[in-house]
Amino acid sequence: MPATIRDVAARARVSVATASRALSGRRRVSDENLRRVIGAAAELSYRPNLVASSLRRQVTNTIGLVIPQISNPFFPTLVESIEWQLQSTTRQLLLCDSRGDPEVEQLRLQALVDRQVDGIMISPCDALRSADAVHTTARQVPLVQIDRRITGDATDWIGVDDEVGMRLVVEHVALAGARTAVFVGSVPTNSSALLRLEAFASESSGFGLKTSEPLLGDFTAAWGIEAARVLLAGRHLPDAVVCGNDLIAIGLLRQFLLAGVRVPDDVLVTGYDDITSAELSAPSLTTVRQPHDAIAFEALRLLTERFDRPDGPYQRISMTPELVVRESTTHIDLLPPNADAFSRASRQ
Amino acid sequence: MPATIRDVAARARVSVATASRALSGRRRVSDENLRRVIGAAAELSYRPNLVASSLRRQVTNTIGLVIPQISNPFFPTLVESIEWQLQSTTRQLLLCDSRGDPEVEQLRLQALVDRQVDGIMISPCDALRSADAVHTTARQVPLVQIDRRITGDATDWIGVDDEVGMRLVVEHVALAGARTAVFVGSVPTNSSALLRLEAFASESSGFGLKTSEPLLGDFTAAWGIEAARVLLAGRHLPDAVVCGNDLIAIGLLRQFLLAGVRVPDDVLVTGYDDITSAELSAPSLTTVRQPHDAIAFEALRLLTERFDRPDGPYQRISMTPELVVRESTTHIDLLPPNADAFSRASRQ
DNA sequence: TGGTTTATGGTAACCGTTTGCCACGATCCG
DNA sequence: CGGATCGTGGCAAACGGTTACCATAAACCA
Repeated sequence: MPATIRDVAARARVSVATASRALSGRRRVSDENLRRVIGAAAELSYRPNLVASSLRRQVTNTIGLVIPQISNPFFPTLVESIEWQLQSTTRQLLLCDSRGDPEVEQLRLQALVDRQVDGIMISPCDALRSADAVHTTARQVPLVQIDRRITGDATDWIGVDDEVGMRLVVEHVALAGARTAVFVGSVPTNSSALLRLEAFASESSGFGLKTSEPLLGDFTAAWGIEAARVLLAGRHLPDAVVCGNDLIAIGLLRQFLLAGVRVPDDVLVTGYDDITSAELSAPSLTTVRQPHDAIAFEALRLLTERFDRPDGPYQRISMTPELVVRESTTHIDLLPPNADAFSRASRQ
Repeated sequence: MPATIRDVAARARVSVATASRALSGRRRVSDENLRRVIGAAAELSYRPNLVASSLRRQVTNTIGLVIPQISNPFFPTLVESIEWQLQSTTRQLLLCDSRGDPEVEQLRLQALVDRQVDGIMISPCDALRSADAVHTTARQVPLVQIDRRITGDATDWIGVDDEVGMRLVVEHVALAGARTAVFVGSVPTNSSALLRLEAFASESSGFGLKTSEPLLGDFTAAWGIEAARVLLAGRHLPDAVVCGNDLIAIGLLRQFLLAGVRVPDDVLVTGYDDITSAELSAPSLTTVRQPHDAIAFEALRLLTERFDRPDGPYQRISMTPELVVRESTTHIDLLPPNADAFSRASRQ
């Protein structure tokens, strides 16, 4: 049986109160008693029971994180940043994957509240159908939305400014000479999908790009492949294909390559998120980088602020994303020397 | 203030014991009282405080998961499976990322024990340097190693049989006509790295492949790129490059493509794990598939068994992995028709 | 009919910490 | 020197459920 604080107190010949104070440092104890308690704790390999502590202090040092799908490569890097942020505050992460299902999401939120988590970070899977659960939860525990968000403005949010991101992309392909462009994205059930779709529409008209009907599926490479087939079946390709995220773009690139369509020579392709494999695709992918570390940092800051001021005004923080230009929108002669062989090969 | 069970009991005009029994179902109560308690709980929107329950019952319904790096794409799919398994048992997942550092790992294990998790799943980051912490932890709480494991045999383990996996790979490239092969893997500080390296050595001699000194770095695409440069700088390429995981292989493919080396015509390349992007690389990657779902299922089963029999004999379960043959080891003329354009392009 | 078993309700201890409150002695101050 | 202040220690009440144990009444049995 592990030692309890009573055992420590007994061995140190002090009361449990003194032992508790000595160990937690929440009130001074005499040097003599401090020494004895520390010593006793060490001798017994005492480890405080965090569940008991949580119950009494009404603080669990636990944060819940709800994301739509951990296997979407955008999220692992985000999770990594968040987890790292948290551990520096001795908090731990309860991870929930909603599988893109608002009902699962709701259950998970409830479970987190029941567990008395100190705060919740969520990337809601559906802009509308997640709304009720998010609101209900936010009323019970500090909550910050990350990246995706529900429509309406009733909670803190941290993410990137998709409008700016899309403007960077559209401006870039316009400057690269594109006159026509098509958007391949996800059906706008979540905020990322919606905002990027809308931003593409407004920005492309702003930069004088002709667009055709966007192709909307989901945020997967499989949909990118599918979309490429649709585009290839059409009369002629647009100058640029702007994708709603990197997975779609990568699927698309893959299918274009198989079909002999040359990127960027025949068509420019862009992604969004800058997941790890964006750099590794062939050709490498021009995309918009989301600053995970900064997002994680700010998310925790927002949450912490809300601990202190539960009823303070809601904040929305949009970070400015960064355009990462790679081969999928760059003329081959701009590539570094060791790319020569590649360019020859892929140009045939 | 949320309602407590006392509030429910008062409203239902029964004792807290009866309320508790009615709600938990751990002992029968009369129909009348059951009805009243359920009603009162509903009226008050009562939700039991799980922390209090955990303290009393000495069960937290929480499982800790420690992995080396969530941004290594092998792990998210595994985490997804595990999380899904757990939620069906109303348990939740505390996720810890050791960042490949045994000292961080040790701290995380301790933190999980302090939190009184019911069990721990871990993929230890270092075969040797993780050993002490894993052993110490396993003595305190049910623990199962997943995928990677420490040397020695003192805990349950579930993973794939790397020897079989590597045999499938080596056999496959040998049958595809390779006479020489080189292994590009990770410095064998963790068990996966070690077992695959050893298995490659023994299997390739078994199948009569000539091998040269393995190239060892880490399990990243960056190392794959680096390794490709090393290989390209050498006199001539081997017939096959067998990689320790998919990330390495993808980096390697990328660099080969840039350098004009044709895969599979000039050299065969294989990966290991079958991460999502293995299918999307160009060319798509022949690799060894790990059955995440089955691993997650068995991991939970092992843990559950150990709850019941804390001192039962240790089990090691090796699942047989599956070879997934794709373009990186397949002659072009075996590709489907729509790949024609691609093959022309990439062959120059 | 008396004794035993069964069903169900309540009381209060318990899980392991933390902390409000009081006590007591030492120090300080006018 | 008496009273206020400060520093430190301990008692015991929380935190919110769960459950061992006992009580009571009904059912059952010989």
